[in-house]
Amino acid sequence: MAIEARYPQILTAAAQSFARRGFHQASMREIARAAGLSLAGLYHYIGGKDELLFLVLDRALDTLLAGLEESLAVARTPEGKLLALIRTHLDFAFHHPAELRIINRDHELLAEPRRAEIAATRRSYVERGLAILRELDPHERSGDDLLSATNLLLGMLNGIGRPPFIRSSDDARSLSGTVGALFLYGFLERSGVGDAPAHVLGGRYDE
Amino acid sequence: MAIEARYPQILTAAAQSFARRGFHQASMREIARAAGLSLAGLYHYIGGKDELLFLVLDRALDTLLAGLEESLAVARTPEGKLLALIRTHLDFAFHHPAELRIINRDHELLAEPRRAEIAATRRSYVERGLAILRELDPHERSGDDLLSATNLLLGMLNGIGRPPFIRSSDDARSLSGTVGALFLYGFLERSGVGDAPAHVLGGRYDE
DNA sequence: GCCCGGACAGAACGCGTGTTCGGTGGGAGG
DNA sequence: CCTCCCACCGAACACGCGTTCTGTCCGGGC
Repeated sequence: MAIEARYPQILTAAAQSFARRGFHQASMREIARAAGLSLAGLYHYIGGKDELLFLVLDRALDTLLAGLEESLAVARTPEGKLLALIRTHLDFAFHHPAELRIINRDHELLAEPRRAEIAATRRSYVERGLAILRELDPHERSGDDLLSATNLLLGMLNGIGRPPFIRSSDDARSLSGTVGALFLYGFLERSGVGDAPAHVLGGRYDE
Repeated sequence: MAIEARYPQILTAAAQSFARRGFHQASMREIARAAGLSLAGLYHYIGGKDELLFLVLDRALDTLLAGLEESLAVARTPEGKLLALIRTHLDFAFHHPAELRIINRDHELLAEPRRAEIAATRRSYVERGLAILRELDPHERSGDDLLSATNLLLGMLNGIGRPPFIRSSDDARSLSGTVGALFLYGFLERSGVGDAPAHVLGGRYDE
């Protein structure tokens, strides 16, 4: 085994365990076994369970952000950028389901200095989405409204970006179109709550 | 203390602990203390930690579903029903944030017979949403597509239905309008991926 | 040939956990 | 006044956990 070549398999094994059993229920012994090491051998490479979670999250977010930058680099229109984000996210959901699960569920289990660092990286991902929506926005929405919209979009992606909705790369691609169309129409067309047509959105829903 | 009156405070204490620390990290001792009982005293009322999680989930889902039925009962149009679902969900998110968190994060930690029961209840909630969307759908979408759309909608709601997005009942109300408008426009207007206007959603995003 | 450091492994430690067991007090029924 | 039962508690048990200590092996520099 080449030097340092253990890290990828350790992080992969950890990601699988964390995703399947949850961070606190996953055991170091199980991760060590899956990585082909003894328990003490695992501790030769990492400082502790907390650091292991950090490394998994850090690598996953790096991959996600790198993928986004790459997609964004070739996108020319604001609409293209939005679709690039959606595709990147759904692609990541398909190729790294365990990592996405950990990002969404376990990121706040980290102890404090590391938690803040991951939160910052995570935030930069949201900011990227927010910037795209700002470019796209025909209504000059406030920053708060745009942040809400960004979380609406990311919520959609996380709501659908997991089994059994994505079973293939093609699913990810076609779902990207569906999500992009659905979100974009709503985002571009609506002019605000109060201005929505009454038959669609009266203040009361018992009409 | 009146007979049986301990249950509400036990379930509330458990919900708070589960939500804040996660199911496995929350301890029976902490829950007992928060409920004003000793550890053994807590076990006088419930059979174990697993049952406690089940009771919390069961009560929360009952509340959520009951609220939905109540809102749906006075809604007359399909659009009104959709908005009723959105409002109910966001209202629940505001009034019972701990319970919603547990529903979304910890429902799969249950052991098997109970897990299936909760999953069924949960599914009936999704089915409710799916039925509403079917009524609303102008495109005769397939069941799979409608299920995807339902999860898109619920994903949005869960993406935004948590701090810091909902800080008041009014926030929940106005966000309902925003979400309703955004989703409805997208859902009603788009006719399908392939049919979307090219300037919005070309098959490629590098145009 | 020697040794030295890095890559591991076996076994143990201490701790927190869910759960249980044997009690105890006090109010209701006779 | 006695008894029974129900709500409840203190203390303990067994277990799994993260972590660490003490090695052992082995390939490469001198």
